[in-house]
Amino acid sequence: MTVKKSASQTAEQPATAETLAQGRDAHRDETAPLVPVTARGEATRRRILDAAEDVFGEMGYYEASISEITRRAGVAQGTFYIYFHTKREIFAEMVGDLGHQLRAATRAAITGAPNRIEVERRGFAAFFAFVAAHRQLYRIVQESERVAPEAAQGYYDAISRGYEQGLREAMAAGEIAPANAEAIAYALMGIGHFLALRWLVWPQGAQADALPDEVLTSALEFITRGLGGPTGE
Amino acid sequence: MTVKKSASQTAEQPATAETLAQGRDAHRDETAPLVPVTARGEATRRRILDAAEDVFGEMGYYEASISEITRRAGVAQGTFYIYFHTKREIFAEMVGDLGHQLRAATRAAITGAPNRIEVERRGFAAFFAFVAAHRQLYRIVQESERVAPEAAQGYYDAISRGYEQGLREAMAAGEIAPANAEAIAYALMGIGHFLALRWLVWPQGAQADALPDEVLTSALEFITRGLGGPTGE
Amino acid sequence: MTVKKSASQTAEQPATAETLAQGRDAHRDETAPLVPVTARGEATRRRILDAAEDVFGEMGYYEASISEITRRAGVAQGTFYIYFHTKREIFAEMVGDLGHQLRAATRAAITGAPNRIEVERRGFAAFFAFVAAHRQLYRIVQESERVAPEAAQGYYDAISRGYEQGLREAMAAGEIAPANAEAIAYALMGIGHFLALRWLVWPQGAQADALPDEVLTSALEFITRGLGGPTGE
Amino acid sequence: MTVKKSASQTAEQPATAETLAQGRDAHRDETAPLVPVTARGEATRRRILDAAEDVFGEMGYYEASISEITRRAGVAQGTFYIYFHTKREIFAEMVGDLGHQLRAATRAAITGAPNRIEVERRGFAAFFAFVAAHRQLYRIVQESERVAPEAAQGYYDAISRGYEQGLREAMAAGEIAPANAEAIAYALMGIGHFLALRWLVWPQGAQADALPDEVLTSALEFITRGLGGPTGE
DNA sequence: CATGAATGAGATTTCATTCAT
DNA sequence: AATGAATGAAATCTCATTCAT
Repeated sequence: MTVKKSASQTAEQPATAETLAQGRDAHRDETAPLVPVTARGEATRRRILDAAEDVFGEMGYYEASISEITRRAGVAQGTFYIYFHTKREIFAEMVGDLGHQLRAATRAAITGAPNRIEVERRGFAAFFAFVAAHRQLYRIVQESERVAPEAAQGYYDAISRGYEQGLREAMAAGEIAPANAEAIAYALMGIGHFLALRWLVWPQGAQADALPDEVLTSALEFITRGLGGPTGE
Repeated sequence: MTVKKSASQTAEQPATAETLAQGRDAHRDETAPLVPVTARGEATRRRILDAAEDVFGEMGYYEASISEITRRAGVAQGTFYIYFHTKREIFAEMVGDLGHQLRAATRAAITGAPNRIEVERRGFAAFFAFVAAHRQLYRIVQESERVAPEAAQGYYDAISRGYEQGLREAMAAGEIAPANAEAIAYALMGIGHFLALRWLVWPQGAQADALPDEVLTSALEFITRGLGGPTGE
Repeated sequence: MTVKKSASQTAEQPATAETLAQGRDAHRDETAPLVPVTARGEATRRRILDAAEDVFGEMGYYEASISEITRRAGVAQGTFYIYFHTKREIFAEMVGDLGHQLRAATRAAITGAPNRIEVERRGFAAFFAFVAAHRQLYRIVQESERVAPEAAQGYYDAISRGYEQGLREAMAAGEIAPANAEAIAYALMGIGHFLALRWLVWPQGAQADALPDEVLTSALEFITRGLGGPTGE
Repeated sequence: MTVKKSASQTAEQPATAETLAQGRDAHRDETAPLVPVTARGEATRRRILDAAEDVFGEMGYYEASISEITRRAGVAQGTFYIYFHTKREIFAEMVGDLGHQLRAATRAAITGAPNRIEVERRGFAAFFAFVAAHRQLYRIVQESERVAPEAAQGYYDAISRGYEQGLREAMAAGEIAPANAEAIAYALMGIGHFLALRWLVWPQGAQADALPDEVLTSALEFITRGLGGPTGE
C-alpha cells in the first residue's frame, strides 16, 4: 500500500531510530482515511469516486459492485482498496459530498433574497433544479438511510441547521410566525422531498426537468401561508 | 402439490445458460399468484409473511435472507417457494399490506371529524401512532422505492388519492383555499414523513413513542395556516 | 439451509404457537455444529471431511482451498457451507478426529502389556506405524499449532493425560522411578515426535515405512534407562 | 539501482499468461542474493529483516503480509523487493539466522562443562532461556517445516550435528552408554522442544519465563539416566 | 536507493433457487 | 404440503509482485 493514512509526516523522515520505534507501534488504523500522496493517486481516487456516483445512482448500493465501479473508472479492482476501505465507506463519502454540493447550490441561490418568502421561493427552485440535475444522487440519499444511517442523518441535519437559523432570524424579525424552528425545517424539507419524488424522480424521460407550474405555485402558496405572513408588530 | 398457480408453466425451464444468466433476480411469471388451498397452507403462508415483515424490517431487503425468514417462520427453506415465487414478490406483497393497514387506520381515525382541519389533526395523529407501532414497516416502504418501485408508487398513490379527494371536497366546500390537490397531498405526506423520520424513526429507545408536543403543535399550525382558513365566500 | 444445529427437536413439531415463539427468538447460533439430518447428508459430510484430510495434508491449511476440497469431494462449493461454518472449523474438527484415531490405535496396541517398559515399546511401535500410515495427518497436527491452537493443545493434552495415568500407576507400583508424570509424558511425546519427523516424515518415497532398527533400539534403550528400572522395593 | 544480483536476468519476463499462472509463490531465481552495497542499504535491509521477525512471529507466515512488514520497518512496499526476491526468501533467511543465534547461545553456555551430564544440564538451560526470550522464533521454526522445509531441516540438522559430535565423544570416552548418536540427538531435541512448548510457549503471560523446577528436575534425571552413567570400562 | 501506485489472480463466503423424497 | 439437500454464480476483499519516477 502506498497511500497515507491522513495528512501526517510519512516519508520525508529518514529512517532514524525514533521513527522506527514509532513505526513499530503504529498498528494499522482501520479507520484512518486513505489519502493519496501524489497527483496521480489523487486523480485515480477522483475517477473511482465519480464512477461510484454513477454506478450507485443507477443500480443502488446493493446491486452495484466494486467491479462495476472499477470497470467504469478504468482501473483494476485492487486499486479500489488503495483508496477506500470498503464499499460502504465510499458510499458514505459520496453522501457527504452530495450534501455539500446541494447546500452550496442552495446557499448561492438564496443570497440576497429580500425576505423570507423570497428565500423559500428561491431555495425551493434551487433545490428542484439540483435534483433534476442529479437525479441519481437523490436515490442515493434515500438509500443511505439504510446503508449508512450516520451519513443520512448528517445530510439532513446539515440542511436542517441552515434552515433553522434562517427561520429563527425571520421569526425574530417578525417576518414569519413564531414556531419550533426544527419542526418547520423538517416540514419544509419533507415538502421539497416529496414534490421532487413525485414530479422529478418518478417520471421517466425528459418530461421531468421541472415541476409543473401549477404544482409549484400551489406548493409555494401553501408554504407562504403556512409560515405566516408578517405578524404586523 | 396443493397450490394453484392459475394455469401457467413455471419452472419447466431446465437450467440453461440463459436462465442462469438471468441471475438471482430473475423476474419470472409473477403474474400467477400461489394461492394456498387448505387452511393449513393458509396458516403457513401467513407465518412466512409475518416472519418476512420482521426480517425485512430489521435487516432491510438485501441483508435479509430467505433462510432467515424461514428459520423465523419455523418452516423449511423449500416451503417458501410453495407460496411465493421470489424474494421480491413477498417484499412487494408486504408493502401492499402495509399501505392497506395504514389507510385503514387513518380512515378509522378521521371518521366523523367535523372539519378539514380536524381531519388533518386526527389523520396526522393516527399516522404518527401507526409509525410508532410499526417502525420497521416505515423503513420497508422507504426501501421499496428501489427494490419494488411499482409497490412504492402504489403505496403513495393510494394514500394520495384518498387525500386528494378529501382536499377537493374541502376546497369545494370553501373550507380550505383552492389549490392543486395532488401537490398539497404530496406536501402533506412529505411533512408527515419527515417529522416521523426525525422524531420517531431516528431516535433510539423508548423516548420515541410520540412527537414532542411543541413539534406537533408547530406543525399543525403550519399546516392549518397553509391550507388556508375558510375563504368566507 | 437444511441442517440441524446440533441434536435437538427441529422438524417433528407441527408449527404450533409455542414453536413459533421459539423460532422467533432463536437467533442464528454461529457456533452451533451443523449436523446433517438425513443419511444422504451424513454421507456428503463424510465425503467432504475425507477430501479435506487429503487436501490439508498435501497442501497445508493455507494453500488448501475450499474449492479444491469440494472438487475432490465431488460436490458444489456451496455445499461445503451446509456442513461447516468455516475453513478453520473443518480443520479443527479433523485434528480432533485424528487424535481420536491415534489414541484408539495406541490403546489397542498396549493392551495386555506385561510391564511399563513393554508398554512403551508397543506404544512407540504403534505410534510410528500410525504416523507412517497417516503421514499427512502428522503435518496437520503440526500446523494446527498456529491455525487452531486449541485443537492442537487438545490433541496433545489428551495423549498426555493417558500417558500420565499409566506412568503414575507404574511409579506407584515401583516399576519406574518416581518423577513428575507430566514432564515425563511430554518428554516421551517429544521423543516420538522428533524421531518420526526425522525418519518417517522427512524422507521421501517408500523407504520411510519404519524407523531403522538401530534407531529404534537406541531410542528404546534410552527411554528404558531414563524411566528407571524397577526400584527394587 | 545499487544492488548486485550476480549477473542474472530477474524480472525481464513481461507479465504473460504463463508467468501469471505461476501465481503468487512463483519460485524464481532465488539463487542470486540481493546484497546491499552501501551502508544505508545495509541498514534498510536490516530493518526489514527485524520487522519481518516480529511480524512472522506474531502472525505466522501466511497471515503476515509484506505490507505489514514494510509498515513496521518504516519503508515503502517497493523497497522490500530491493533486498529480497520473495516473501519465502526472507522467511527462510530468518530461520537460518535463528538457528545461528540459538547455536551460538548454546555453545557459549556449555563451554567448560566438566562432563556430558553437565553439558546437557547447561545446554537445556540455555535452550529454555533462548526460547523464553524468543518465543515468536520458536513458532517460526515450527512453521518453516511447511513453508520452507529446506530451512527447517537445515535448522534441525545443524543443531543435531553439534549434538551428535558431543555425544560421540562422550560415548568414546565411556561417559555415556553407546548408542546411535543421531537417534539420541533427535530424542533430546524432541524433549527440549516439547517441554518448551508445554511450559514456555503455551502459557500466556509472565508466568512462563521458566520451567517449573520440578519439571526441569524430572526431565534432567530422565535424561541423565537415559544417557547411561559411566560404563566403568 | 527509495517511493507510491497499480495490478489481477484468487480465496472465502453467502444466498436465491431447484429438486427428489 | 413440507422438508432437507444441493447448486453455482457472484461479491468483497487481500496481497505478492512489478514498475515508472
